Amino acid sequence: MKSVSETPVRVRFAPSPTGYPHLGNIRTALFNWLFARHHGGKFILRIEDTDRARKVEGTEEAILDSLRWLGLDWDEGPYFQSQRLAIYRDITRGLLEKGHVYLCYCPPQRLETMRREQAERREPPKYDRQCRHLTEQERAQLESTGANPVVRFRTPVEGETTFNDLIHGAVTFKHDTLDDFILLKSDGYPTYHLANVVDDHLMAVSHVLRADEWLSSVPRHVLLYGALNWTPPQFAHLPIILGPDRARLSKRHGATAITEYQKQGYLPSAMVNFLALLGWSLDDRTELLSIDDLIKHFSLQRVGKTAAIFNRDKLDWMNGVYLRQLTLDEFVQQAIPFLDRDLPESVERPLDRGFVGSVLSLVQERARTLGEVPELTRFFFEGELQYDPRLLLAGKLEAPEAAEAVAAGMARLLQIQMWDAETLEGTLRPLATELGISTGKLFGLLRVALTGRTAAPPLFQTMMVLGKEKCMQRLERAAQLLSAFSGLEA
RNA sequence: GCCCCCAUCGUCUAGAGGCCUAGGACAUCAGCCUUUCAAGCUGAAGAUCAGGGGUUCGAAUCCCCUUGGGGGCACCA
Repeated sequence: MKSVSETPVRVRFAPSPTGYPHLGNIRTALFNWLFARHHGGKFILRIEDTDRARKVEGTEEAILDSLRWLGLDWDEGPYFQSQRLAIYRDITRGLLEKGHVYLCYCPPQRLETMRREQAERREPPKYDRQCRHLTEQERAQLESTGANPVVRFRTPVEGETTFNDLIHGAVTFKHDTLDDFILLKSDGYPTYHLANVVDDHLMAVSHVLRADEWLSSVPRHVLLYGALNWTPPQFAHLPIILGPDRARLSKRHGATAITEYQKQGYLPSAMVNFLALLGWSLDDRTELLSIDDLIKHFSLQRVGKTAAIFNRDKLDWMNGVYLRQLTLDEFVQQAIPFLDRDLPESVERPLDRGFVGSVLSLVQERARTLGEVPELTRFFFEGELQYDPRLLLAGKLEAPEAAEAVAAGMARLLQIQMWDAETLEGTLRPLATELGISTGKLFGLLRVALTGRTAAPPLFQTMMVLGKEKCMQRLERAAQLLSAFSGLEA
């Protein structure tokens, strides 16, 4: 399982705090983490906070929370690029001395105009290199105006750059399709290209696993590595994850922040399993894999090239599978915060753990997310039920007939000593025969009376958990509702 | 507009020239089980492997073109 390569495996997850991490971001983190763990290497966390304007408050914490939630622990970091400005500046100075970069004084307005004109002429938008050939005099002149220059890379005009991507194979870009990109902004902060290359090198990153959208900036990075006389890491560009509309994942897709899934009651284990299968597969049949399985089997060779659409239905199914695999104790543990949060306010807190356990044992195999649990179990906790009385006749019984059945049931139930599922069934099943209605109809009627709905856990177990008192109250209430019906019809 | 990437059931995917009359999973439909709902089991439907040319005795698999989709081309990452 261990890699035999000379250099130790060191990978990083390098998000920017400009938005809340979504499925795609986290899938990238997961693949990096799995790769590191599989090879016994290091997983480094680096926050790329070099854009002061776009920084969004709270996103750094969200990134850490998301990783922690899924158990993607990091071995180093988080490093913050905003704290490493001196490093980028020093390196830029060295590049300047060697003539690999130059100072550019073009004001943003000029660049904008230039790009607009290029668009009109249907030319690719590229910096026209005006400052690349400045004479000493011109430079001094511009310098004296007090303008803060940016630093641009002197991209070779001719030739091409080819690199080998671990997933895509050889990829070639001609240099004349590139322009002189900016390394250092006028505010002294580095751009992604500079900071990324410098840090990956300084942090001895061996493999860069990141989303496909970066593929086209690799030639710039390779050129930079060359200018710095550094050996580039290995690159692997992962397929991106698309929304249901085939567009890139974005805010428009609703629950995009990964923490939303946590709030909706998905388990980290299910999330990890699901995410791992978005772009990676073990074979032609395995769907369910534990974290250990994933670490054991993960390999870049089995990462696909095609963008994947995130399929919520399958996530729901998988989460249900993981929910059912929990012991009852674990399920209770996981579900309680959701009950606390979403059960009606009228339900008294704190919830009785023993009672919650009995309730949850009846819905564990019925829930696909923990978020559904409160709604699934609400009637166990509530006092008087609110429901449409017509549901009582959903079994196609006439109102008088139904009223009679409920009354007979109550009379019978009053007499029994034990209140367990077996006794209840033994009491009520014969009653159906005596009343001359099918068990289905009788049980359906009682189900509505006791739960307020037509779909609920098995009747006798439900009654047992509900307890005799509550059951009798609800039957009484149903009887009243039914008599009101009969009155109407009369 | 230019550059790059990608292309197997609705969706996630298996497939690295003959094992493919293209396999699995989710979703869908039907049956079984059954007091309802789930779960479970069984089965069905669903892909002319984007289209067209090659290469080869043989192509989903290799090459080319077309089409489609995606990404990039910022003092954003």
